[in-house]
Amino acid sequence: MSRLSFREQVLRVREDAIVTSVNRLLAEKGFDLMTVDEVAADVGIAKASLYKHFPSKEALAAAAMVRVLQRTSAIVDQQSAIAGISAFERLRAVTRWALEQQLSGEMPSLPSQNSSLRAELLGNRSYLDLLVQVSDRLGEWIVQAQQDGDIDGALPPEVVLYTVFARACDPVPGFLKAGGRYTDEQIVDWVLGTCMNGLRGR
Amino acid sequence: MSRLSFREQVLRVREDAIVTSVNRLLAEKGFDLMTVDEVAADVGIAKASLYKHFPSKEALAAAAMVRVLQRTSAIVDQQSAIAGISAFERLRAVTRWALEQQLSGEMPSLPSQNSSLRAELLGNRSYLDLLVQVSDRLGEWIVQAQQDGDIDGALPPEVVLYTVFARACDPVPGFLKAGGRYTDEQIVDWVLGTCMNGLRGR
DNA sequence: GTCTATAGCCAGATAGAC
DNA sequence: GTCTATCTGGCTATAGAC
Repeated sequence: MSRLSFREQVLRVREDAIVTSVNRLLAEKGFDLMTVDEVAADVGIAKASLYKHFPSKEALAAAAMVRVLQRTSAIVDQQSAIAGISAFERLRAVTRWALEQQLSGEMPSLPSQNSSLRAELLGNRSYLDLLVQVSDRLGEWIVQAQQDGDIDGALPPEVVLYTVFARACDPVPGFLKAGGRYTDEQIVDWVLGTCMNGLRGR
Repeated sequence: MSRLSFREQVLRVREDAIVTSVNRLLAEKGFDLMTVDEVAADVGIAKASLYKHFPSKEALAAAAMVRVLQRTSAIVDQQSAIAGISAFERLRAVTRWALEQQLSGEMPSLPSQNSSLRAELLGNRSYLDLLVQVSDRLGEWIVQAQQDGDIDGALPPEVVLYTVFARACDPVPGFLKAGGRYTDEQIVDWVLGTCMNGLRGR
């Protein structure tokens, strides 16, 4: 790890605070309804200062996605390090984490239709590398789980991967939470259960 | 059925064309990225004329949602009329229809966070009545399917209902279709299968 | 009811002093 | 790098002639 000058450390901390705000606002309101003014106000700096750190609203969103993927990658590492559990159980654990993140308002979700946003993400090396890395590692677990008979072997691994990814932006947990009748733990258990059971064959 | 004057018929046809355009654009780009100018251009009339029919962009979206619910209600009727099939099979058929609608670009999806849109929908009697009607009828099937042992009895019916509704805006079919490697029928079968299997107990 | 033209507003982005 | 003040474009909605 390289030494950073004091100035660089301050910069890091500030940008980290910005990404934290963006992350929360993206989870709360989504990309289109989030305004750069709000982000600036939330961080406590002027909008023009924000633009010294990130060149566009899209870049802010991309930074938030990169951080989420970094955290996801860390969770994947963590599950890989646990001995004596099946690939299916590892996959379940990562999916559970994603659902918990979403319920606690820390999972940003972006509209897949926005083209300027797509362009930004497709031009972001860090984002693409992390996405491929996480996808590959989850893909290995999926194939293994199919060999173990825990996931329906007739499903293309791609379908399983997307199904798991989609839990991170599933509207069901949010609706159930809004109803106020169930605990977060119940919600996670039900949604996770229906998801993972659906992947097993019959 | 009441006789309509010629003028009223022309009005109906025009408004129907408007709703058709809105429906397609909502499915394609979502509410925030859809502009009223686009809708007017797509219908082939001036924007000001559009505002003579519908008082706001939100009202346009609400009209599209009302039509979708009317069609859903018709599908529910149709399934109710079929003799000799289980409640679970009826529920599966309606869910399949929703997935097919989505894949063919005819299922509008609205952001649940937009507050002005929420207000419009909550103030729309037709929308609310249809939503309750459809929910109640699906709810009966769900309870029946649980009694039949086809759906896990430990799941609150509300969870099952939301899970089924959520398939109408699931991003997975769109991603698989964008990949271009599978037919629409395969995609529907896989997504429907993982969804319905997930609702069964173990 | 349809059009052209425009008002009014809001949000993303920037200029320029410090 | 931070600020205040401002520019700019695009979008919803409306005025007013026909």
